[in-house]
Amino acid sequence: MRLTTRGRYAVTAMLDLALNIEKSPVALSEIADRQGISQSYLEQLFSKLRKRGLVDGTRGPGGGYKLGRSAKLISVGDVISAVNEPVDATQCGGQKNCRGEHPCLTHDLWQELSLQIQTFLSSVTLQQLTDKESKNSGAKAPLTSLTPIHMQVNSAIKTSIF
Amino acid sequence: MRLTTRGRYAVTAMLDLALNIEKSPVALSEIADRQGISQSYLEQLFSKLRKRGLVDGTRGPGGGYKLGRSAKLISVGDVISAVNEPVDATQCGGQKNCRGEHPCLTHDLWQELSLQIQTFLSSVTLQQLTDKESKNSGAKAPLTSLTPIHMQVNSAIKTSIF
DNA sequence: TTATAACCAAGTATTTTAGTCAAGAATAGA
DNA sequence: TCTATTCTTGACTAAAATACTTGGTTATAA
Repeated sequence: MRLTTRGRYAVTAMLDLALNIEKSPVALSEIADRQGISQSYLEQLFSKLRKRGLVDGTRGPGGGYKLGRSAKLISVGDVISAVNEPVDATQCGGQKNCRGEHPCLTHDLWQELSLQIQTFLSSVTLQQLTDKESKNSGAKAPLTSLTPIHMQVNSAIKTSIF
Repeated sequence: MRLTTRGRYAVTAMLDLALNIEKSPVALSEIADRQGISQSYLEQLFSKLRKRGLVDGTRGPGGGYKLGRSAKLISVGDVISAVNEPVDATQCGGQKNCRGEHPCLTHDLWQELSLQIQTFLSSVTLQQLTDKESKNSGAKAPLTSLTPIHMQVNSAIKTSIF
């Protein structure tokens, strides 16, 4: 699981799509304009998103992109992993040249952590993010207002997993 | 919050340090050897880790690095953010050129998500990872055996936050 | 038929990553 | 004191990923 500005672009664009669901399909030029991302770069990202079935494109005038399935069923993890090449993680493939004591062990630990991050990102959907927005749009409360709850639950994870 | 192989190197090296706590300080050459990372590259990473107080270095023969504080008090988030440059995230700094409808909104949503990831990574300590190892070292159970529990808790987050 | 917009492929500039090289400073042990 | 060891620092380079450009082609609504 890699996490760079590339993934941010993809998630941002998908959120833009989810927020403009009523006027779908949405043209890439609009997204590029709104989010300040190069259109051709977006095209490349959307090519990968399309191959994963995360978006559907319709050509011609009035065409554009819409979500491939309900925002409820698209996770942030889906989007991020769609635009990133898979990474191999360990340099020793299986468990070949591990003569030392803790070499491959640390790799396993990293892999475990990586899996946890992946699981976490797969548990957050686009719908949840946009819902949170509409909840706060009336009130002036910051988006981060729910964070304390999150931290509570997170510490629950902490004690129950380890 | 960025997550690349650079962060993996740093976390891996810190785990190596935590696992070899009994023979500390540990020389960089050993870590480089065990983990298959260039020593000079590790030197650069450890320079940043040292500036954050995550490691202490002692020179001379028999010298090396040891954890700057208890493994209980060092989170994966600490390590990863130490070796990465902070990223600005939005292209419109404050909220200047946001004339469209949902432009900065998506940025806020991303920032919120980013915060959640950060919080998650800050809730996992080196100690927890190494503890998990020693628990499983006797039995042949894979490290991922606890994942289902994690997923359960994660879905608990899902329903309670959103 | 024409304008629109998805699709596609190749190439380029920039940035980041990963690594090398070379030197210096502290220190344990001979 | 001398020496080997190891951290510490800086500059420089190669490779990879990222972000973007250019120039097309296809499909389709009007």
